[in-house]
Amino acid sequence: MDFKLEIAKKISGMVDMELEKIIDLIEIPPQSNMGDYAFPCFQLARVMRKSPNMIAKELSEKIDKDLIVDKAEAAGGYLNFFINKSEYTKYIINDVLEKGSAYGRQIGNEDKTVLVEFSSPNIAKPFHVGHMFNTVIGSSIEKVFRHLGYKTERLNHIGDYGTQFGKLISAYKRWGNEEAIDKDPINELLKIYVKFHEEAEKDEELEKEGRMYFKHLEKNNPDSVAIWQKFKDLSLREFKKLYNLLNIEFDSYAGESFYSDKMPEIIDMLYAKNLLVDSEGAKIVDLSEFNLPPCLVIKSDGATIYVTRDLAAALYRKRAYDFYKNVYVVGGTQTLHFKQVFGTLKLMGFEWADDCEHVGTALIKFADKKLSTRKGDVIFAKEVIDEAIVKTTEIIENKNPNLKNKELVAKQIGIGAIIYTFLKNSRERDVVFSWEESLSFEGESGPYVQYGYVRGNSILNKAGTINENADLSVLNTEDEFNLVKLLGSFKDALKESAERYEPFVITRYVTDLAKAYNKFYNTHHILNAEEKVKDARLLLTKAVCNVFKISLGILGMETPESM
RNA sequence: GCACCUAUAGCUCAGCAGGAUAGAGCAACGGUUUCCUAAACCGUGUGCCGGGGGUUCGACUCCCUCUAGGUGCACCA
Repeated sequence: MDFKLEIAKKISGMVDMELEKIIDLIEIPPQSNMGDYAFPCFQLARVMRKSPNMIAKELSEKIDKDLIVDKAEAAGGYLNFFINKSEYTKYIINDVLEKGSAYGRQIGNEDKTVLVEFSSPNIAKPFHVGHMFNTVIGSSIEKVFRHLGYKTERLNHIGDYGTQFGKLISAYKRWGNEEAIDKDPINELLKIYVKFHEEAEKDEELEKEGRMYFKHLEKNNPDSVAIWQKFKDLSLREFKKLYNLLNIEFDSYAGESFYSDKMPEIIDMLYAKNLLVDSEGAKIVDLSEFNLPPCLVIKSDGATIYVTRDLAAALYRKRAYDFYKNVYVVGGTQTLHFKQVFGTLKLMGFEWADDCEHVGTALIKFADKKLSTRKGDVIFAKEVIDEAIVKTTEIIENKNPNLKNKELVAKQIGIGAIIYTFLKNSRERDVVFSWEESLSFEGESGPYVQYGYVRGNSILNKAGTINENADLSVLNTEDEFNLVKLLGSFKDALKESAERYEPFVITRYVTDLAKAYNKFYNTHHILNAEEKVKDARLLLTKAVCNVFKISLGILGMETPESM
């Protein structure tokens, strides 16, 4: 039973307005003492030629008390509904417990596939905090859609193609040290890559050599391909260590090189549709009808460019997955690039271009130069994770030295703290990285939310078996009802998070849940309450823990058993 | 030069398909532990919502303009 819908039906029986429209208008009052749902009458005022206050007043008199609504009051043009708390409480808690881990799932999405491209690091380059930010956001977006019941595919569009790899092969042949590379592949490869650039300034031959090796690569020269493949394997091995720490998996690592042999077809199609225009020796697609600058598809030397690969990749994905949505979680600096790619696809006649979505992520910046220059001018993801775990371990030693599984819990909390910081605010707002902020353990933070779960979990464990048939009507305090309302609004949070591709909606939601549960916990006894109340509060706690687990899971955070 | 984004409390940020007194956390100060983990809870204060116009019964929210900051603008990805 959907209480909002039932209320909308009541209203629609009294006024001349579409049910859909009414549902749309119904809102939740800013203060709980004003009611649980509110219907603004301002729009009706025009057609009914009466003041909103009058309309609200008249409507309120026609609403009778029943199982849904306790009473309806008019207040300043709003018709405020106070729902039947006891019925609502029963309905929500039972719903959460019945659905279990599937609570919040939408039906009807089973056959729709949502592709989410995220992370996409370049091989042989360090994985820094910026990559981690994008990875954590992309992963959470995918989990939101998965929880809503969509089929999803996690795509890691690895950067493994381009002249840079010719240069790297050249550098490897000159200065590559097997042992060092095996020990610390990415840093060692980066080192010889940097050396290549230094040497190239003195010796022009090097640049030529680099381009030559890239040509070899393109022509599938076995020697060059083998070296490139080695770089790729080593890099992926390192990346996967991080993904493991973050509990993130991918369904595909098909990167740029994978699409290189799929470019000729897209180029042929562009020619066939007369979309390619000569401009300064290059081939471009005119996008003036979308008010966009032209899109360069083929360079003046005849070579392709990353736009070409993205076009080929999009078509490939449509054929391979027949996606419902094709989501690119990529830095916001590439907004124009994606507009051009989607615009070009549209001109090619692919209507599904409208199903492609660029979801921009913010830049991670550094305010404190000292910190950013630690190891060059980046901070590695691994450093941040290690630092967080160390800090958590210290706190555990300090607060709970007898804790079991300290190492595991330190990892769950430390990594959770970082993820929380990354998913706390809107994804497009630039982040000035600070250790203090990332490793925040107080107030609205990862550990705060996990602590809320741990408290509930601990109580459930102590209770042992709980009475599944407890009478929930004894839950009649305000603190309890606030929790119930939050449980009920989980679906709204999920929906909004998906519509906006914004994990922070879930972060805020679960933080509110933690606040409400902590307050409830502090104010009322659970195990020490009288039998009937205890049973009901245990069921409430169980439902809350279930939603904690689902929400934190969507964010990519773990739920420690204790902390 | 053109395009897009951002501007809300001392700091970091929510709120913006227009609506009821603009909200959190941090920081500051004060309080809570014979009681299920105090990584918790409670209380106190703060705002020309960047400036100026306009639309509207009503604007932090929509439109125009100015200012400040950021990003992008063809042969890197």
